[in-house]
Amino acid sequence: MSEPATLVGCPTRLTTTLVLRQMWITVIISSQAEASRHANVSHHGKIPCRYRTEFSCEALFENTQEEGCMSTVMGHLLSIAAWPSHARMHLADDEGYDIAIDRNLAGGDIDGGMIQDDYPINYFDSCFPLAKTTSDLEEIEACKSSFQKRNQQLLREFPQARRDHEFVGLKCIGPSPIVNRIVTTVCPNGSTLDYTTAKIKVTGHGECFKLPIRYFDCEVNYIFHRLLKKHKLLGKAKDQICSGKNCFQPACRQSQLCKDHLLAWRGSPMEFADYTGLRAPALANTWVADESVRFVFDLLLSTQAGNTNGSDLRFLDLEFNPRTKRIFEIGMCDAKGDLTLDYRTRYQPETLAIINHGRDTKNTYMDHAIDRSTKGHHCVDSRMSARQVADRLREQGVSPRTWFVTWHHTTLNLSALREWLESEGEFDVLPDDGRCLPIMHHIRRNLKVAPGDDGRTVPAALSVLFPLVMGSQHELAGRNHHAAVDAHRTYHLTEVYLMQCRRPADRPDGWLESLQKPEGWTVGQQQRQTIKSFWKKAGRDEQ
DNA sequence: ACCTCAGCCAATGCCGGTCT
DNA sequence: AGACCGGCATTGGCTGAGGT
Repeated sequence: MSEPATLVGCPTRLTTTLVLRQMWITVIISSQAEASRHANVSHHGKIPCRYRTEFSCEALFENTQEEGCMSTVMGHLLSIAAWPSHARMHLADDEGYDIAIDRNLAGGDIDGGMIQDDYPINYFDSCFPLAKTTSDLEEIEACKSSFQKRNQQLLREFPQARRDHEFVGLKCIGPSPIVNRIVTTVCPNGSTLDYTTAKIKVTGHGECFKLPIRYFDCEVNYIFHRLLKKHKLLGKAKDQICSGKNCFQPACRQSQLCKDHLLAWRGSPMEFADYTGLRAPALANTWVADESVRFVFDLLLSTQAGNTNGSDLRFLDLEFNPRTKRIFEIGMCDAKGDLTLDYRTRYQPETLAIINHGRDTKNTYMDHAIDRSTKGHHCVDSRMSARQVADRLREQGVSPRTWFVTWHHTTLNLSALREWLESEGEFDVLPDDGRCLPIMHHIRRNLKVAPGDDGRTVPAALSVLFPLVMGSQHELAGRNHHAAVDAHRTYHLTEVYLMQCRRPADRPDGWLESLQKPEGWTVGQQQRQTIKSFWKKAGRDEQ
């Protein structure tokens, strides 16, 4: 019989023969010396961690003492998914009590640590309005203290959470991103994660409480690191001097700029000009559409041909606060691109009071910002109540049978509008979410299929994609965050999508050029189209 | 008869992009 | 800021081919 060298470390299959059963029993009850002899053969003279198979732990030891494994696991070499489970095994065995760990981190079904009460998703936000993550250098300390206040409030309300998580003993994995499953910078303070050092994460409609993988300071530094990387501001040398003009101050943190220049930096807007080289590859292929999109295409063509009721299809966009679902502006157009709705909203005081209940100034900042932005638009009527909007929709024939297309990743636009109308007593005006097609992802999928030479693809942001496809001289290019304009641009891109799905031979000559140029626009006309023609078609003059 | 390995698939988690 | 989605990488389970 050969030496069962692989059985100790990798007992994956138990033989059914009596002989091998006896051999296994022999191995299991064998002395430590025998185990060491096996390890010497298979693991370069060292003993593998006994949880090697379960948690892919690659740690090796000189003897069977596993204290060293703890420090290896805590923040150095294992994958994020593996190390908490691994630590759990060690702690549970060594300390003799059962420990519950965040299911997300543990990667398995662990019953503890879960709070089953069914709370609505916004419940925690309304209870703990102070807890905001920030990348603002001046607000990091305030941010930390708001995390702690929020944790305390949560623990008072859910003592169960304290019992489940408090003594887990997990270590922070440090401020740097994980690279190839390896933590590249150890936490400078070696902090332990608990409810005084880390922000409790509440997920799944308040069903689950989790501990994050970084403590406060490392979390903030990690967010900051990601922002620097995103804006290409990461410094190369550790002790870099600010790269600002005539500035010799030391660079702040890991950036290229000193603190003053960082605070003054206002970001670089995403320019569609950066992507002009990707236009040709993006439009070179024939795009594909799934069943839901093809249905909308058929409806669009049928409505344009007059074979279907004109109210069967609408393109919708809102300016609204997704946190409160308060709507500030509604834009809608039909299958021929004619504007059918372009209103700012007027809420009943009772509805507004419900929305604003329990919200402080900081929490309503978003509302003020959107309100200020939409005030600059010239809508058909300055303000319309839910009743007036509902009446106008009914007059136009919009009903629960109407289909909607939005430039979004969910059906949130339609549901927010429907909920506002219903909250003010207007029922059976709009359909349920099943009749809404968020078309952005469908188009993005087609863009991803055709990367440029440098591997990049066109972003699906309306502010980039629209001028790229329709031309920067188009009357609607560059006019972002106006509901009526965005609804109309969604209509245009849906038309482009429809044509792109046809074989090149089946597309009319000059189809794209005709979409790019408004009626009456000539090739020789060099001046940029103004928004005036758009409002003129919409039935009013620009103000 | 068993082990190792590669390939496939589903589940999971991180990350970037997008919306308001 | 926060929610959500898709892309991508990783992981684990399963299966079959090939080697011992």
